[in-house]
Amino acid sequence: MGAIQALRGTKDILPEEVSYWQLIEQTAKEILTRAVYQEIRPPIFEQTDLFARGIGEATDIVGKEMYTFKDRSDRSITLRPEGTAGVVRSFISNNLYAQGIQRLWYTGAMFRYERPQAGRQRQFHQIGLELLGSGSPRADVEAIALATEILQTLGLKNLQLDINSVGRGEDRQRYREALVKYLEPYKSELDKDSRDRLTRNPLRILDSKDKKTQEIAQNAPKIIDSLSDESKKHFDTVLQLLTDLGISYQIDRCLVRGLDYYTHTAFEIKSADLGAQATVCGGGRYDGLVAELGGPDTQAVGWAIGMERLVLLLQQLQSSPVIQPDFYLISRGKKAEARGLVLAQKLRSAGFIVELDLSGSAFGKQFKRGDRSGAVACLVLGDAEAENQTVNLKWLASGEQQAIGQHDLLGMTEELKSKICQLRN
RNA sequence: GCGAGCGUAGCCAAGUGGUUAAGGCAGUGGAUUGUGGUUCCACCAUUCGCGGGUUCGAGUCCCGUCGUUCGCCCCA
Repeated sequence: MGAIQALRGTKDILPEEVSYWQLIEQTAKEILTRAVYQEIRPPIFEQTDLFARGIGEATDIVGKEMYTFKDRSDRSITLRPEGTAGVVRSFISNNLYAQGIQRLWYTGAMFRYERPQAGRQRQFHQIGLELLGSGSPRADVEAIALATEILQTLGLKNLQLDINSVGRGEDRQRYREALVKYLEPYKSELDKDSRDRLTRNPLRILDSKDKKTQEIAQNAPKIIDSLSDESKKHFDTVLQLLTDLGISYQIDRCLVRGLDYYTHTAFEIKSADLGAQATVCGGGRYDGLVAELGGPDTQAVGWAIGMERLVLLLQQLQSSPVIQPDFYLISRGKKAEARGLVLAQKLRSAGFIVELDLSGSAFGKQFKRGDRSGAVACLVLGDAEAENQTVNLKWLASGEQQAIGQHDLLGMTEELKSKICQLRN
């Protein structure tokens, strides 16, 4: 058959699932707005070079996961694999730095060519936050606190905040040398991927899940020892402020994130209720990125939350809210059906949720559907009602019904609302 | 990119090489041509993701392909 399937790693988010997405978006927006963050919407594709320079040529994302193609004018274009680079580019392009500290958030689709798995797709979605223009540890903590608040407000449990400091560029360089020097003699004992990383991206070896490599990494020099006093102080202050806020954390000396731009603070929030892809939120400080991309020296922090993973967790927690109408409008006969449509529209304008039965089938069938719809009451319009301008209002729970003038019904909205509200509880 | 499992209706599924592809939920129509929540009846897969092969015979075995799940890798 010729039916077209959705591409691998993409999926349709159907109405039942959309309600979770809306809940997340709404919650995040409220919380971020209270902290005076504003939404920004950069394009979904950019020059390939932006990501290559921003994320780092040596990273897996740039090396093998980007959706890159030539457009009709032979420009190299890439679908954004993450949100930060685009926001930073926009920050520079629009001279936003001239207006002081920028508190920004975004949401939307990201694209990475990876093998799909639970909580991982090729088109996936993030909500992200970027706080540009402050190097204060309070900025790090504000960002982390907001992520935590969003996740908590959504009711998530079993979360853990892992945090580490990867220092500044110079610290990292120094550490990188020390690490390579330590690992070099063990080269033959490392797993294959780690051997490859030794020259390309040695810090990531610390993350390896290979048992032997982990053993070796155990005694490797720690990044903390390569940190400058200033970096150490920054990290200690961040930890202190987290404690002041009552946010618990776990220091993870091996936490090294896969994007090159991180400096100082790096953190991840993981859930125990997901599979292998357990990180719900990841982020950190990126003091060098704005300058790297051609902007003025600007210190910044940010994070991104994975929407799909959050939806997965929310689905474990609560069933999807279903829209239940206040009124289910039943009509039969040409005149009544026409009148019913008008009445439904008027009731909706008055703030009621009204489902209109379009079937034209027998009253009995329409009532059955009305009952299943979860409506509080049915409104019945037949030939008789159409003739004398009334409507039959039947409360489904009690079965009692009364004939009301169509005009009168619209005049008693407050009364109806409070009755519906009362019957719902 | 690598390894393993899975793929029967909108959903949950039975089916283990023998010909009419169980059953349940949902849906539609009727019993009930103006009154629901129970019940009863009928309808709802010329076909088992797709393509090819083995066989007298394939949903069942083989190969390929697509999708999916779990893990590696990576990350949100």
